[in-house]
Amino acid sequence: MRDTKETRVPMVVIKRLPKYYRYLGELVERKVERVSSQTLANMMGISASQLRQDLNHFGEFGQQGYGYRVEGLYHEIGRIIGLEHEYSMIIVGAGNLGQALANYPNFAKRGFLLKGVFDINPKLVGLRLRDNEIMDIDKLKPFIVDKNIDIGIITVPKEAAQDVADSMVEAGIRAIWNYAPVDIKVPPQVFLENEHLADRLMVISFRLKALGYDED
Amino acid sequence: MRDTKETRVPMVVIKRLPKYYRYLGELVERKVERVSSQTLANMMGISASQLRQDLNHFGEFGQQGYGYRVEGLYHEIGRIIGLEHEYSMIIVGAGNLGQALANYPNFAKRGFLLKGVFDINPKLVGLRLRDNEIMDIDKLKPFIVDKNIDIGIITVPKEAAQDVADSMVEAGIRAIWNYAPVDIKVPPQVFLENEHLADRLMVISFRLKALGYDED
DNA sequence: TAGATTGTTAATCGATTAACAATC
DNA sequence: TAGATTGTTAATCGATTAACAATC
Repeated sequence: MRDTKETRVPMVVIKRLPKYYRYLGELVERKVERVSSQTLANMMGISASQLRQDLNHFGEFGQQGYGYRVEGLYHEIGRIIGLEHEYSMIIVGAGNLGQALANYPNFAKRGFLLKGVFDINPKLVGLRLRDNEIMDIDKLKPFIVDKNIDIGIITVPKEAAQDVADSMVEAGIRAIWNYAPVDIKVPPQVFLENEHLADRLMVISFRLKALGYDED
Repeated sequence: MRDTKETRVPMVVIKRLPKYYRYLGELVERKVERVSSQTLANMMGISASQLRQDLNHFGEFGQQGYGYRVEGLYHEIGRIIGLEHEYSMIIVGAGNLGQALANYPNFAKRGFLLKGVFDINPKLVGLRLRDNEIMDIDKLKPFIVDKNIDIGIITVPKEAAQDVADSMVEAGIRAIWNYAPVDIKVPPQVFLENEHLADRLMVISFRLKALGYDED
């Protein structure tokens, strides 16, 4: 029962965890008490087999003949994702996108706390952004070290992205979420997520003009 | 030569096309003339086999013993993605994220033209956002019909997202890019991309606390 | 020509689906 | 108890990697 094996979880499974969490959260809100793999999988547009196979990477959460207790499974998935931790974040680049992310309410709700915002532009330095004053980029490295920042979000132009990433890495950041439209390079111990917004539009473009393609 | 087969291209291949385009664009800028599958694959962190296999879905672009002409391949990939077309877009939801996307410069550069921005908040309606005046949401459907809008971006709160999507679909939109943190439902002829920002952070969370995992 | 590198077929690996005994 | 549904093993499907003949 709930043995938490978790050895070698494929990335493709990890990426589905937030989706499970989202749908279970919806059921919790609707005060649904139990759900079968079949029902939940139908809601999500996946197969019941896949759902049970996925959960199987982490332990046994259900009950034969009954299904899963919604509330219980919701919290288990949250725990597996690591949402009982709090993580500290910074944003480098206080342009439109940086400001939008700084004001995005769903991050704090999940325990991702914004601790600072940085920019190179002296006109922006000193301005307030919600709870944060925009700081000069030369304060970046000591800030990461002092405050023990976990996650760095990069929203600077692509020319500056690699330098910013390098500073973050030198200061000991643990993960980087990059919005600049280049693939930055980081050492293997730093976890990197690239968010290339224009790439998504290009997939849409391909599909809009496409003659033959597979479903997602 | 350049036969453009393109029958049943797997989604996983389509998603790699923008990355090829990005790296080839970089080589074009650096005035590199030729590149082998081996060299390009190394730059991108994939295998040469995969690169050649991917290109093979679309035709023959290289030359034995020589490799690929950078400029030519760059334009071929652009053509495959569909970047010679122009697409018209609208944004619904003029909050922080909607404004940031409206001001994002890389979209227009690739032929994705923002034609209008909508919001339900009367305080925002009438304000200018770059070249666009924010319109009332009740103008949404006729606007899509009249201007023949291809792509709708949703940046409204999650409670409103499905309604907005329904209106877009009724007006005949072809693709939806959803930033609200719910999975909206659309009929199969409408192409849907969900961008759940918090989901990415949860993957980071899992990885930060994870004991064992696979590489991406 | 000889060397390099493609396009493509075959082999391997991994992920999804099917099936079913175990059991609540 | 009988019916439902899990956890898990086996079968299938699809994607990646390896290998190599074709050829520039």
